[in-house]
Amino acid sequence: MESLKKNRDFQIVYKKGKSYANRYLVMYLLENKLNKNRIGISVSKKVGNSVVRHRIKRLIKESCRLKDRNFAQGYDIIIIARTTAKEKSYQQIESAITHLAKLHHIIVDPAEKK
RNA sequence: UGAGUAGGACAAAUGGUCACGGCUGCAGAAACGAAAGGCUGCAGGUGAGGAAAGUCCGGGCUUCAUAGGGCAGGAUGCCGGAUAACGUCCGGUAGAGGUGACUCUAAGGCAAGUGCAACAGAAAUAAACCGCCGGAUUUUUCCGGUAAGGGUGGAAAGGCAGUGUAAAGGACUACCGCUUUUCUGGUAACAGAAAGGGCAGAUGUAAACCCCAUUCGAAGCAAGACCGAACAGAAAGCGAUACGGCUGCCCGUCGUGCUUUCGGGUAGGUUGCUAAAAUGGAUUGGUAACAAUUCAUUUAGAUAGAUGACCAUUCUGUAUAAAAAUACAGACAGAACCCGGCUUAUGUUCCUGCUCACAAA
RNA sequence: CGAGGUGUGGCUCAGUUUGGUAGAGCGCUACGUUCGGGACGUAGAAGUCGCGUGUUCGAAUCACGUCACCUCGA
Repeated sequence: MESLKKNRDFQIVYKKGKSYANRYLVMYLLENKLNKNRIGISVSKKVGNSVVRHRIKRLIKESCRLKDRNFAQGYDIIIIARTTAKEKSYQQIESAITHLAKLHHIIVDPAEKK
C-alpha cells in the first residue's frame, strides 16, 4: 500500500476532498485515477512527544493495512489524529477508522468485490 | 531497625500468527536497461537508548579562506596529571558547610588606572556632629589638638592588652593579623621556620570597565563528490521552405523551427553511510583518570523516514481476598554523519562500601 | 543543523542598558453623584517579577543552569 508523501498531495486532498470526523480521528477522502488506495497520516505536535505520535501513526497504519481489503479502491485517504487519540488502544483506533469509513461509504464486502 | 552518604548494574522474559526496512543467498520472467542492475517471490539472519532528548562544550570528517605577524572580538582562569580535544575527568592545595561518612567552590589581579557604593550617618575615601583636652574670650562663642568613647551603616582606616600623653594616636612594646625577603620540604599550588618592614600607598566591588596569562580562521552531512529528465544559454549545420517583423512586393536580415555538439544545472538518483580514538575479557604500568600488550566479537543505517499489531504463558507491583483467582499497572523516552563529555527526564528496580542514632548480644 | 526573542497584578505592556522606590492603562471593590443605570469624581485591593543556584551589603535588573512558548534561516 502506497502512502502520500508530498505536501502538494496533502493540499490537493484537503482542498478538493470530503471530510468526516469522530472523537479520535478526522478522515479526508478524494478519488484518484489509480486502481488502488493511497493513504496519508498526519499527527500534530500538539498530540504528544515523538514516541506518542509515532505510536499513533503505527496503529493507524496497521489497522488500515488489515482493513484495506474491505475498502473500495481508487481513493486518496488522509487520516488526522486528534489530541484525544493519545494513549488509546489498537481496538479503539480500529473501530474509529471503521466508523469513518462507513460514513464515507467505502466499505465493500471483499467477496462481493470479486 | 531508622536516617543519611558515595558508587555501580539493569531498563521485564519466552513462544506463536500477520506485517515493515536494510543485508545475504536462491529462483523467476510479459514489460525497463547496452550491461551492472532494478523488479517479483521464497528462505536465512538482522533492526533504538541510558539518556537515542536538550544542543551547552570539545574533536574527527568535508568544503572555503589563509606568506608571516598584529589589532579587535570570544572563551578559559589555584597546582600537577590524563586525553585526539574540552568549559570534561583524576589526584592534590586553600577556603566554606556538615556530629560524621562526605560534599561544594567562575579559587588570577582593586599593593596599575578608571568607575560605582541608594537610605542612614557629622563624614563613604574624604573626614570633627556629640564627646575629650589646651588656649583665647569670659554668662557664651571662637581657634587649635585628638579617632579612646557615642550613634549610623554591609563597610568608619589593623585587633587586643599595656606604656605614654594636656587629651590622644603603631607614637612605642608583647601576642595575633597583613606583607617583603631568605631558608627547609614539595614537580607545583602551598606548608613550616627565621629576619626585616610598614600598617595615612592599605574599605568593598573585576558574575563593573579593565589588566595579566593561556587559547580560538569560518561554516556545517540539507557539508561535500558524481550522474542527471526539464529548462535558460552558446556554437555549428539543415533550407530556397512554413510563419511573423523591417515592408505593399522581391532580395537581404532577425526571431520562431529541426539535428548535432558544448557547457551550466533544477526535479530526481547514487555516494558520503557506518570496522571504529569500537565493544568485551585478561595481563602489565600508574594512588587514580588512563595507557600499553594480547585474545575474542562484528554490532541499525531509514530518507516524510522501517524497528509494529494481536494472542498466550511467566515475572514484579497495587487493589479485593484466608488462599486460589480476578482486575489494573510495568517509568522516562525513538537513531538520522560519527565519537568524547556536560545537563535534564525517569523506576515504592537490584547490588555494594561507608557514616550517625537507637536496641540486643 | 544553526540563529534570535519573550516570560512582571485578572488582561495588555513599561521598568532590565546605568543593581537600592515595582509602575501605567483597561478591568475589580467601596463610597459619592442619579428616580435608576451609564459616564464622571474620590478612595482602595490585587505581584513567588517562569524556576533554581550563585555574585553583591543589597538582584525584576548581573552570571550560570533549567523549563515553557514564539519567530527566523538552510
